[in-house]
Amino acid sequence: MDTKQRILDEALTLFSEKGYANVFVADIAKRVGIKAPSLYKHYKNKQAIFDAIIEEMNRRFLEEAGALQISGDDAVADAEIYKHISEEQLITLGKDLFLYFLHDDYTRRFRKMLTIEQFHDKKLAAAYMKQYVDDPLSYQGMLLGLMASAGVLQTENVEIMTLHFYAPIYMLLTICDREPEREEEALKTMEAHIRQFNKLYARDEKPSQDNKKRLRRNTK
Amino acid sequence: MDTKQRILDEALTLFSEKGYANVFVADIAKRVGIKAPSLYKHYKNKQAIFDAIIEEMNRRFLEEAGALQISGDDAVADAEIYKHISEEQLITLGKDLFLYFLHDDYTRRFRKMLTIEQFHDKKLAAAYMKQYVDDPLSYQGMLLGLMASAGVLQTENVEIMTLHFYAPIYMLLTICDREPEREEEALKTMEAHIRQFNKLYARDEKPSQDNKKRLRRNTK
DNA sequence: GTCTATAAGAAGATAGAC
DNA sequence: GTCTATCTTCTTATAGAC
Repeated sequence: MDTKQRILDEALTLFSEKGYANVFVADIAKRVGIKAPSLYKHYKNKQAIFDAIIEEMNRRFLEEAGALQISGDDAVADAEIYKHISEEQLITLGKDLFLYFLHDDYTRRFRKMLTIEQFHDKKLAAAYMKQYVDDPLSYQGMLLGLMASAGVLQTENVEIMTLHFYAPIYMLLTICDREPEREEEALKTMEAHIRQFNKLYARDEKPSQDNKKRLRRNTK
Repeated sequence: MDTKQRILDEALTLFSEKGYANVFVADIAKRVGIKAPSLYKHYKNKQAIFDAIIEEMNRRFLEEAGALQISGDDAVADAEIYKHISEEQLITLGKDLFLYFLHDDYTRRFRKMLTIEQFHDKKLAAAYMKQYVDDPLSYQGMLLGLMASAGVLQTENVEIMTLHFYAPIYMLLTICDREPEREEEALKTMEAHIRQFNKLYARDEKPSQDNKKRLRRNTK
């Protein structure tokens, strides 16, 4: 990796651990293996390093969203798959999302940095919201919506069902960001959560009154 | 309010908006209406102000927990109440908790400050977790557990049911902390969430297979 | 591109008058 | 307890040699 990129990488690590103001240009330089003044040959000043990190983050987030959208479109095309999704697959879906968010090195450091810096700049708060709240809700809402259409899940309100699926995952994620030693416990809770979610929303063999209503409506 | 307390108050406001490192002693002094050097007659240094805030926070949190514990004990004594709790009361319970967390001036500023500073100090992360994750889960777990015992709600796993109740509230809270203009939307979502929660967990008139099992177990 | 030396300025903290 | 003046330290950033 070239020096210019290594500066971003080390700066991101430090910013995500201590916050922008508590990281000195000399700290970044030291980790890169150069002296502070050398760093100014690569970036105009400290703020420019931060800005470059945010730019890279936005680029990566966009790429990711694009990738999700594509598999999203595939999902629509292959809606058949979702008619027969099993509880185990639903658990895998949740766990994969969770572990990706938790362990992907970039996404983890970006998230921590955004968490620390969010109140300094409205744009950073917005970026956090989009990446960890609105986009996941929208993407998973689409998946769960497909399952509902396919009759695997049943609900009168896909939005709330999606909230019930994702909010516990989000909460467990913020727990692990703060106390990584609780990860194992969190994964177990996550699995229990999804099993329960599946039980609550899966189509009953014996439909209750509400379910009957819904089934009648669906057959129109 | 005396100067010593006003310093804490103004410092908390600033720390919660900009973070410790971005607030200068002169900023705090200015808001109090004195000059920076005068401030050193009240506190040894900047860190001492921060420490005093954390101390006050811990004191208030303990008081609160004590108060909750007392009403908790009352709740156990008056478990009868929870046998006949209505959906509207459940919504009120959730909304009240949410609006208290969101609007109580101290709790809001403490939470924002903890959010910003949590990665600087493990103790702050722990304080956040206790106040906004573990304690609410434990307190609400007790309430919902009572309702389950009373037969108003039914579940095989009170812990996960509590997660399903609280995680959406927690998520909506973090949304409103970052984007206060979404509060109205969040309150509507919250109400829909609790209605759905109630539908999912309320005892059916016609129990499903699982419910029959549970009812048999309960009559032992 | 990297270094040493150093300027420039910001922020925390103290001294001492009132 | 509050002020003005000032010290000290730390940090960013630049100058200029190699």
